[in-house]
Amino acid sequence: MRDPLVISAELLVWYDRHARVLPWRVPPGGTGADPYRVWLSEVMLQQTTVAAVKAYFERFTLLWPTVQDLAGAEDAQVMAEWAGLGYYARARNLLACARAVADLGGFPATREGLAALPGIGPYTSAAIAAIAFDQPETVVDGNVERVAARLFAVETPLPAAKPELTALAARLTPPQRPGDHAQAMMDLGATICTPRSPACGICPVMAHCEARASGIAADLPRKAAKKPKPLRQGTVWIGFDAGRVLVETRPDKGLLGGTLAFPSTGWDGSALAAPAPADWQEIGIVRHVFTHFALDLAVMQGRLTGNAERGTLVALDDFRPTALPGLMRKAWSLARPETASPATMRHAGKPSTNTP
DNA sequence: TTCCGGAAAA
DNA sequence: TTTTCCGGAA
Repeated sequence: MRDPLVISAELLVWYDRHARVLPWRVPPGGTGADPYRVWLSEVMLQQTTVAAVKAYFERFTLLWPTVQDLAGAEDAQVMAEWAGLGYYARARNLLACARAVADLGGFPATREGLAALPGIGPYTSAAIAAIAFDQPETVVDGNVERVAARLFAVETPLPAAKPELTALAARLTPPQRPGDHAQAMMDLGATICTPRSPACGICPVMAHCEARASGIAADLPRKAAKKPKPLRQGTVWIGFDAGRVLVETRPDKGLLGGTLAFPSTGWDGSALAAPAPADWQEIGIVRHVFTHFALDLAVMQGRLTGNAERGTLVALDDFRPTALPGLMRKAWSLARPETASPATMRHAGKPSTNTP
């Protein structure tokens, strides 16, 4: 690396003109970014695109303008508002973190202090420290890894290359405007130094890029071979009873932890029984892909003929499919509440209420 | 269909 | 250190 300060200076000149305008951002050169908004946006942006986050960010900040407001929210409402964003452990950690920050009287202003909070790891702690508190921390996300791998032609495959890329990115971090530098690196990666077909011709630091000089920019960063995903199967039951539908809240730990769901089997063929007696009929199969496996889920629909052993019946008028994670929304899209077998098919004398 | 992307638990 | 956690875009 010839002169890191020249590279960062040229990057900041570009950022001053081309910074993305985002709801949680202060313009280039600005100060006073709200740590709450920076934190909330960064947690939402973990493993999630800017486009997907925008609407959720607006909704959360409308409902809960301050971290104290969020700390006082009901768990179920936060989970319902997060539904559809994925990686639901983030939502549970978000609430735990808000309550910890409220107890502390505000956000810690250092990377170390921030990293001690739930859901805040190396990336998010550095990002909040740099962007909200102007600390000279190095922020390394997927964009920064890619930019550094190309600028310095790092051939080591990820994730083994991570420490090397972090060290190179640290040398690039300037003592002045570290927050803008971090956001400039990420904007460069998101808009120009993209994973496929990078726009090297308009890159503000192309003169310094070793990968471009060797013609291998689009091939970096290299990645370790990924292992194939197994296909698993399971069954989900959507039960109706007198204008109500049977749902449950999944256990906090594990897949889709803490989300609203229809009762289902485990995902490895574990032979769990139906949650209630009913005239179950298969109405289709939905396929859903998780990080490390794909799932074919058989969807059963039926009208209850007895008490449910799992779940709670909620009125269809109060049932909001948007509170479901993607997998359960797919299953729900197959259901036909109005054509579920009519009440006249039910056993006479069976109670229509039940308590789990 | 493949690729992309942070934190926590194991 | 490896594995477990989703949904959107290319």
